[in-house]
Amino acid sequence: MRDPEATLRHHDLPVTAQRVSVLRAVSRHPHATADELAEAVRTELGSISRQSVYNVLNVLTDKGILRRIQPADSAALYEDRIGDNHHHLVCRTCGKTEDVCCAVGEAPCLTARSHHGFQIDEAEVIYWGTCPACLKKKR
Amino acid sequence: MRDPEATLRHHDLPVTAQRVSVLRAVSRHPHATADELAEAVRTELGSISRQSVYNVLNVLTDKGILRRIQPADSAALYEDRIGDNHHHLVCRTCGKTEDVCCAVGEAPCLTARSHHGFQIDEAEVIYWGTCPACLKKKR
DNA sequence: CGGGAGTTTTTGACAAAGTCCAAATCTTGG
DNA sequence: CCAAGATTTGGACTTTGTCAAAAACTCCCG
Repeated sequence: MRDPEATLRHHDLPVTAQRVSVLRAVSRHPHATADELAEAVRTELGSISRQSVYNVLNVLTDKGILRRIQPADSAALYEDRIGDNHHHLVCRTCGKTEDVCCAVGEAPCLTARSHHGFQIDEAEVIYWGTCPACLKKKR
Repeated sequence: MRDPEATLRHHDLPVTAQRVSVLRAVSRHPHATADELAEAVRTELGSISRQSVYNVLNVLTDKGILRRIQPADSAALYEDRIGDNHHHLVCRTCGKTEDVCCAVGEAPCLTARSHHGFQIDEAEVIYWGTCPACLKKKR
C-alpha cells in the first residue's frame, strides 16, 4: 500500500486516523486477524475500539481495497495484495499462511465442469499442508 | 451411506442411536450444518443434545467417514460423499451449495507453483457465484 | 443372560469472533 | 469556522463451537 491517505481519498472515504493506521497495519502484517491488527494499531495510535477495527476492515473490504480470506478453523485474515487473484497455502498445524501465484491466470482461474446454472465469479483455492517448521518438529 | 451400523462397526466405533441417526441425517441432507442435522435427528429420535451432535460429527470426520467443509461466512457443513476429492460451488447470496467434479483428478489435484517448502496434502477449491434462483430474483 | 469396564451422552458453563445499536466525536465542504 | 453527515466508541448480544463432570449406555466375557 503506497499511500493509505491517497487510497482512501481515491475511494471517497473520509480520512481518519483509525483507517490510515489499519491500512498500514495490514500492509506490514499480511494475513493478520482483526485482533492482531487491532494490537498493531494500538502500538501506533494508543487505542482503537474493537468495533472500529471491524468497521474499517469491512468498509475497506467492500470497496475492494483489502481482501479477506477465511480458512477453516481460523478467524478472518486480511491482506493488501489484491487484483492478482493469487491463492493461499496454509499450515494445518500452526496456521502459517503464504501467498501462492494463481495456478491458471485470470479470475475465475478454474472452470467448474458442471456449474449447475450458477454464475461463477471466483475460484478460491486453499492448499493445505504442513509448513517447514512444523515438518521439522514432527520428526 | 449404505448401512450406518455396518459403517460404524467397520471403524470399531460403538453403535449408538445418535450416531446412526446423524449418519442418516447427513446422507439425506448433504451440506447441512450441525444445527440442521440436530433438527433432522430430533424428528427421528425425539431428542439429541447439541454436544452429542458435535461429538458424533467430530468423531466421524476424524475417522474419515464424513467430510467437513467450511465456506466463509457459514457454519461448517457436512457431507457423506468422501474419497473422490470433489469440490464445491457456493452461492454468495443464499449459501446454496453444490458438488462439482474435481477439476484435475486425484488429490492434491492442483500443484502450487511455489510451495515455500510446505508439504501439501490437499487443494481445496470453492467456486463462488450466484445460483439460478438468486440470479432470477436480482433482475 | 448378567456384570463391569470403558465409551458416549447429557447438561451447563464458557470462549472466540462478529454484529447491532445509540451516543459521542470527528471530517469535510462551503 | 460551522453545520451536516459519517465514523468511532462502548456495551449488550448472537452464533458456533468447546470443556468438564456426572449419568447412561454399549459391548465383551464368563
